[in-house]
Amino acid sequence: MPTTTSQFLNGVPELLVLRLLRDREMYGYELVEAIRAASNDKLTFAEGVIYPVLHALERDGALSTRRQTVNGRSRVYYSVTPTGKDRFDALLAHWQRVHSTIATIVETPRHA
Amino acid sequence: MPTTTSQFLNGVPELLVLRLLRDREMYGYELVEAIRAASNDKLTFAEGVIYPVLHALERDGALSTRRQTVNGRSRVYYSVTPTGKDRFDALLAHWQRVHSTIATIVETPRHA
DNA sequence: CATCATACCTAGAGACAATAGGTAATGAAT
DNA sequence: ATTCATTACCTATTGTCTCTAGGTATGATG
Repeated sequence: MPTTTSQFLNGVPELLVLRLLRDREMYGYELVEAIRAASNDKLTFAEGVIYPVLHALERDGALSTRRQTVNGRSRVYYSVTPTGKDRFDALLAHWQRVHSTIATIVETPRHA
Repeated sequence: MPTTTSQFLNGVPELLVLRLLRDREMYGYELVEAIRAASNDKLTFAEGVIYPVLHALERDGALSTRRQTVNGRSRVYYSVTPTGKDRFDALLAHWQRVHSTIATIVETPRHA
């Protein structure tokens, strides 16, 4: 039985994919560049990371697809379904809870 | 060649271990309880997670050990070395950079 | 005397991400 | 013409961690 998101982190590629696609549909290759750009090159997820995430999210009904050929090159556009929106909200809430817990521990001086 | 910390997260058990030991030396079993307590039961890392982390950090020179027997039970006390302090600083900085990058992306509305 | 709490430990599985490929078309450069 | 870079898709394998599930042993409690 899968644990979904280990105990806390991981699922960051998924979080970013859902976040960016929430604003507008994109195709995989575009997303890879978009994440790099949105993070000012601080985060780079190669295609080998992003494509499997897209496929998994589509399989789970979080994303829907639309195929289009542009300049002889075929693109697969992904957009977020209602299920996907819920999934994003849950992921984000989880991420924020975990982060604040860790931040508190790290910043709190211990007794004695 | 090992990547140390994937690209961003993971290494949270390590981060917390170093953080708590920075304040005072502790033995493994104690640490497990301390993390649970410090997080108000929101985070639990079982012994099977913590012990391997301790061993790896010791192997890397980030922790030093001291053995002591109390009430017939033998304890291994860990404390942070200068190397360990550096490692914690680096881990924390990395964690914070990544988090702020992700937070920015998540919170930033995209153009059109 | 059995059970629980303390205290140590490791092996194996499972979940990701990361690397390293591979296909194919277009367009620019030589 | 042909090579190379870019666009655009894809998957299989590896690697790194976390997690579960055990196992040992002592001391305290009922």
